[in-house]
Amino acid sequence: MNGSVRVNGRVPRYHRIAEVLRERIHEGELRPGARLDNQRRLAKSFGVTLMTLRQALELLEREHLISRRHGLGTFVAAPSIDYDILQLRRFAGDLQAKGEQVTTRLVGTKFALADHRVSDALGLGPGARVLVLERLRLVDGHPMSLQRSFLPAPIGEEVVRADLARTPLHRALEVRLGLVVESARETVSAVRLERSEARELSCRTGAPAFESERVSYAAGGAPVVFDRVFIPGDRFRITRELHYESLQGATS
Amino acid sequence: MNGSVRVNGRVPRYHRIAEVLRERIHEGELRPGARLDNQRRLAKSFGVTLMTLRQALELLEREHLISRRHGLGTFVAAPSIDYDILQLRRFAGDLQAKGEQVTTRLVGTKFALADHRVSDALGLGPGARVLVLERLRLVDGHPMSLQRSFLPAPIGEEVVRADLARTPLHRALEVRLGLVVESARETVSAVRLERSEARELSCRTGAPAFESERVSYAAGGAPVVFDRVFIPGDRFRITRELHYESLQGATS
DNA sequence: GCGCGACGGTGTTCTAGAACACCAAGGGGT
DNA sequence: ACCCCTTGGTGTTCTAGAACACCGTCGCGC
Repeated sequence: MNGSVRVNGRVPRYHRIAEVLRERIHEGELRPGARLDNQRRLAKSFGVTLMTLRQALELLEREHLISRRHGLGTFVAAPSIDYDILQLRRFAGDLQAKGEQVTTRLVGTKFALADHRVSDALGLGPGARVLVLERLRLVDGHPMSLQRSFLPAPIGEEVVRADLARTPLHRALEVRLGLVVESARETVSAVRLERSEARELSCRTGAPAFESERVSYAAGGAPVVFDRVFIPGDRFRITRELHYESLQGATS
Repeated sequence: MNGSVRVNGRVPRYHRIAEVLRERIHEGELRPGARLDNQRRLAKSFGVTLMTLRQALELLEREHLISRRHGLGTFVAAPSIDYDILQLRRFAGDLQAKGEQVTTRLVGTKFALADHRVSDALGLGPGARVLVLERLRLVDGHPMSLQRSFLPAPIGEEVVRADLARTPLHRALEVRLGLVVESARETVSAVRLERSEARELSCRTGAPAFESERVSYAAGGAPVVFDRVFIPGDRFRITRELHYESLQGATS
């Protein structure tokens, strides 16, 4: 979430200020709906100019942590809520461009220790070993999305024997292990690209992007793979073609 | 797209500057990938301070029209490309919250003249009459999305006889006209809320939001309804549950 | 031939202050 | 009772300039 890793170690003042305010909000010192002190006083209390303070607020507003209202004040935003969208399928990572050449490049495969998010999602203990697959989707040779897939080590060891540069992952899972993905859970959010992802996607560090995190489950309900996909927000608009073979509880 | 309608008619300098640059880009005077003049010179040429110019660039960067690179320059971004996402279904407007109460409020129905986008989408002549349905989706009583549906007048006149406050639109279409939506095309983008939408959704004017525009087609391929849905970007994250009854050409 | 450090160009952060725009509420006039 | 308009508080826009950080490249030294 922090986004900008500085090479020089020097963090702009307004980032630090934003960090402090962020903490006050998360710690509950400032409750949702509460009004912050006014900008001039805040600026003075941080020993900084109004303009500088405003840059900090700008950051927080973009993160939807606060909401500024001309003539009224600055307020802590309502907490985030997750909403389900009915009947949505494969959002990211599985893209098809109109008429253009879509290719997948296997950037790398390695075994590593799972971080919290990954091991939670896969139902593994903390620090479990996982196979990490990094793939780049290219459209017309231009990078379009970066997909990192994490598989539990036992599954990974079998899968990695396949020629993953040529074989789609789901195919390798099916052929080698008889695993068919039956359901999945995905979370889509907007993030800023870190240095490493930005480099792969040839974007600026900190560029806005969609991040899709997906856990896929096999028939028995066992988690098979955790995917994290980044799609730079620039130069992309999303259009979709929908076909309703059977439209169930539609509220439209 | 302009976003902020000023009551006072006074438009901030940096908005005007952004507008000028926007035009230069759209007119092709500045081609994608081209480097803009440097900030100091641009500022001078607009007779404005560096800080002010930067605010204009900030706007353009958020619109993904330009890309600033520290130490390198400011560049015109690559043109937007539409990408299809395979197998995606009902994104917006058809939402389901975990455990919370989802209700729909019919805000209003009226006949009006279609704007360009609407008449194009529905394959009508310019300035054709359409029925406009405005509905608000509420979660736990809090507004979550605003949906405006546009139907060609002939269809609208039939549909409007139903008790739309209680009957889902797709139901009215099926019962009264035998129309079943078979396919649709949807475009999702990020926009800033205009005054009217913001008011309905009780957000700030200019707040960031998803905008989903969808054309739905009946079995014969005739366009039936054009939907435009706004979902404020704040306090929402999207999670999805997927079930693959038959997974076809998956590239994963 | 190769590495590395200085340099020029470019974006970024920050100051100190002034003037303006927006909003809610209170006070006065009708 | 009602409406308007003034007033105080708050966010917003803008100035003029200084110092800093990042990037590619060129040239020096090995």
